[in-house]
Amino acid sequence: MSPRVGLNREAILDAAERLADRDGYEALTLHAIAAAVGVRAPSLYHHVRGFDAIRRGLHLRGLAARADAFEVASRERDRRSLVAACAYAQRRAAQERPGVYAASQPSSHTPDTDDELHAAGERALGYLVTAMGELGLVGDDALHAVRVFRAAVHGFIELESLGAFGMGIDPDESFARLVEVLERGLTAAQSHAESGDAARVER
Amino acid sequence: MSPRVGLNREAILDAAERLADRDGYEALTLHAIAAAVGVRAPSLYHHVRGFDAIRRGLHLRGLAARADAFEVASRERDRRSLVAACAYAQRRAAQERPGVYAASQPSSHTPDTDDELHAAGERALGYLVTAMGELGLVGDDALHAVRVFRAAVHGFIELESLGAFGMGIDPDESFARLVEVLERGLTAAQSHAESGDAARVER
DNA sequence: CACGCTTACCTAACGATATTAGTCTAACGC
DNA sequence: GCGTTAGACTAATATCGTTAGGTAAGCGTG
Repeated sequence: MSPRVGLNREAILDAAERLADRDGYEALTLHAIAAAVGVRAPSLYHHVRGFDAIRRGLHLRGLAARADAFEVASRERDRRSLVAACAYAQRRAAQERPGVYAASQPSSHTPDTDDELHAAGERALGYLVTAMGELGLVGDDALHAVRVFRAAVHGFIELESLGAFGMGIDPDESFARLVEVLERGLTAAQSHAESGDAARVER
Repeated sequence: MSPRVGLNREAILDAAERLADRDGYEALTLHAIAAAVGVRAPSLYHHVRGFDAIRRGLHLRGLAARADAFEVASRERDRRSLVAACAYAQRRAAQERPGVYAASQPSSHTPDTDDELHAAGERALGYLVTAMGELGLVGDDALHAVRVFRAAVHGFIELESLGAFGMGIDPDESFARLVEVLERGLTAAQSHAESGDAARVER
């Protein structure tokens, strides 16, 4: 069955996503991906530059998935604030596709200058900035608030998935409290907008 | 210079900490540690069970360091709330010893049943529960609040260290906002303490 | 229809990784 | 002073990612 298996970059990334979701993004390996698509590891290099390129592909897909989740959450939110809708959407996405979510975070292999990656992240960020606007936050206030949101939601997802929370009390309830803390804490946060400039360029 | 270098477990962990702080916890390697203590990699096995044991040792030290940081922060806090003092203490510890901080988080190699590890984590947790008490949170409310705190503070530290924030606005200011969001958001959080039981056992 | 070229697979091999086995020597206890 | 042994070494294995080189299928062109 050797030659002409009909492989391509998309199929490789699909398999990598499936493996990452099943066995964990950390455990992802070139050999495993190759085996999943019915080929030997070196053959993947005809379609992909290397393991880093696969990681980058998954990173891109993960960012796009988060932006998509924010987009439908912002459109279909019922009653809830945009902030709450986005928070729940991000956690749901992480639960449904843990490997893709893990890949969506930068890591030590991620270069800091990658325009495509940056753009994908920026798209997701846009929905968060809009959500902050609903709370009355604009300019730098909104950008600080987005950082607070990202830190809290990502931190929760990560600690939960690492089993750092232990058992005993309901994590869903904890997350609900986190969302309320964000809403309440961010809403009143105009106190020290000591700078009047509307918005600097970076998130 | 071969035999009798005067090696022991503590010296190995010290070197591992130094390397993790300098090059990143992810980049830590047995060979690097061995070279740092002036020995070949297999020789480390006479003092340590293996790489996992080194990771566990660093994990333990990282948890102890955080508990220590919480302890002095709680004792020396001036004006600030205990919550704010602990938050700033954790971030400072992470900035001063990034490798030790990274090791303090559980990872895929961390077994979920390790009494010593659990006890070390519990000590740090104690200070946070006390801090929540200052905000009027007890029982399950305090435990949920501790999760919110850990998620937000750890999430911020991680995103910042990964360079996920980009430049443009001051991260110190963002962290100050995060602390205020925690204080404000958690203080009013008695709304739905629908359960009256004081405290279940798990964090 | 045949020939050749490109493409996509393969095996072999390399350097790094953690780890195990086996050797050798120096230092400590009697 | 001498034997035992702890503590170092080299050699070797399995699993990583990666590169080089070989082989054959399928397509295009004469």
